[in-house]
Amino acid sequence: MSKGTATRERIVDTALQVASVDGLEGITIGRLASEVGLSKSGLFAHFRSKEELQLAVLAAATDKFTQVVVRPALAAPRGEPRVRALFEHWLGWERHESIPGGCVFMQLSVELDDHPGAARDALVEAQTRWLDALARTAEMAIEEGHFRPGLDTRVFAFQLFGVLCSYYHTKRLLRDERAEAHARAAFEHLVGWSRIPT
Amino acid sequence: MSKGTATRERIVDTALQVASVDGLEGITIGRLASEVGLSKSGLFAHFRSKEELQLAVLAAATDKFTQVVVRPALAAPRGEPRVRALFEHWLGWERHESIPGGCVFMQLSVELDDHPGAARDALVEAQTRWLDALARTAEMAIEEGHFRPGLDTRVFAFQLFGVLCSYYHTKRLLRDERAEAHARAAFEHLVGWSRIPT
DNA sequence: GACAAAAAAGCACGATCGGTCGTAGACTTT
DNA sequence: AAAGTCTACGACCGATCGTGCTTTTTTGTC
Repeated sequence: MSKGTATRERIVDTALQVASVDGLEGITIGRLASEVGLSKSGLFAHFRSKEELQLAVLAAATDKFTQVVVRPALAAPRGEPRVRALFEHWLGWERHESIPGGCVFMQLSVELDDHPGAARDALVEAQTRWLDALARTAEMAIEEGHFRPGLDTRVFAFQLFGVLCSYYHTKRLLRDERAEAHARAAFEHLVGWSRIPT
Repeated sequence: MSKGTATRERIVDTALQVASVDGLEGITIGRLASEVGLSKSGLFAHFRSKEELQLAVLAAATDKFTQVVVRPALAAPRGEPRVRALFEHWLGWERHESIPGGCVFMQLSVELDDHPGAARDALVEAQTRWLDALARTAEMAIEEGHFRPGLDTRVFAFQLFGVLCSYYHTKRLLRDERAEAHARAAFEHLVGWSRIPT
């Protein structure tokens, strides 16, 4: 890897940390330059515009999410175990060292929902994929005979996503120590309600 | 009402609209002045600092929330009907004209969760009160014999809050037309699961 | 209509914003 | 050794940020 590529990676990693706390608008060239230890112009030379920097951050975020959440979960057996693995690995993602401000997609979703542009488009695609992955995993659980056939997997994904969102706010804003316990309880209710009735 | 008070109200209302789209940091004195039709200094004279403006916006938001969601819901009978009323009025709040960017508390929660200060403190109090209100309403539903006695009302509030969050993201970011249908389905599941088993 | 008080404007400040220069040292390639 | 490419630098641009201080305009009361 060339030196330039390494520097660019350092910049993007730092920018991702900043974005998880302050959002994409919180990334300013001057601030980032001083944190990375470069001059403004030296840093800026790695990107043709601020928007390109923001897109690089988003790409890095989706990469990291795949690596921290999705790929490890695929190691779990199809069906309910994999649903659980996605949930557990997402909890780990929320406190991952690379994003001190918590799930960067939550931050960016709120920030970009009313701001059309390439960044928003990329985020929408990433989030759509995540919801789709949740629904598809639930479908597999039906195929495996873990979940009941009548289950609406889109609603299931909606509900599970809601548990994650609620956890995010309860923990990060309210600093409620019961957040994780509540999230696990809500998850168990959701899974229990989705199972084959015995 | 004096003219100064009226102007101040106009400023805060406009600032609330801006905040629902761009957050508290999106409120800049210059921008707000041109939107309201004042000079920067003329507008600034109504507040001793930007932080005071932000606190005024937060106070206006909680007032409006009480007026649009909480008070109307109190007209519904205690128990499950009031739970439904809170949910329905919250959906109306999400598309209320005074907040074109959607529920301003979602925006501010994400923005302020890592930024200590008076604004964060005020927001935490408002959100805590909201969660408490949801839990208390569920308790009443138990007392009324609508919900089962063993129900953990804190988890109930956590789950209902999750439905609201999921709806917010699904509708605002993903622009998914099924958002409301999914939210209603998830709500019905939650209520059905909370009822006395028949 | 005079006059004090309130409201708004005018002007200026230091800082920072995203972005564009020209340039210079460090490596590669020839 | 010469030529060319990377990488980063400092200086600078116009615009905007939040916030003072002073002056003008508007408002309400006698």
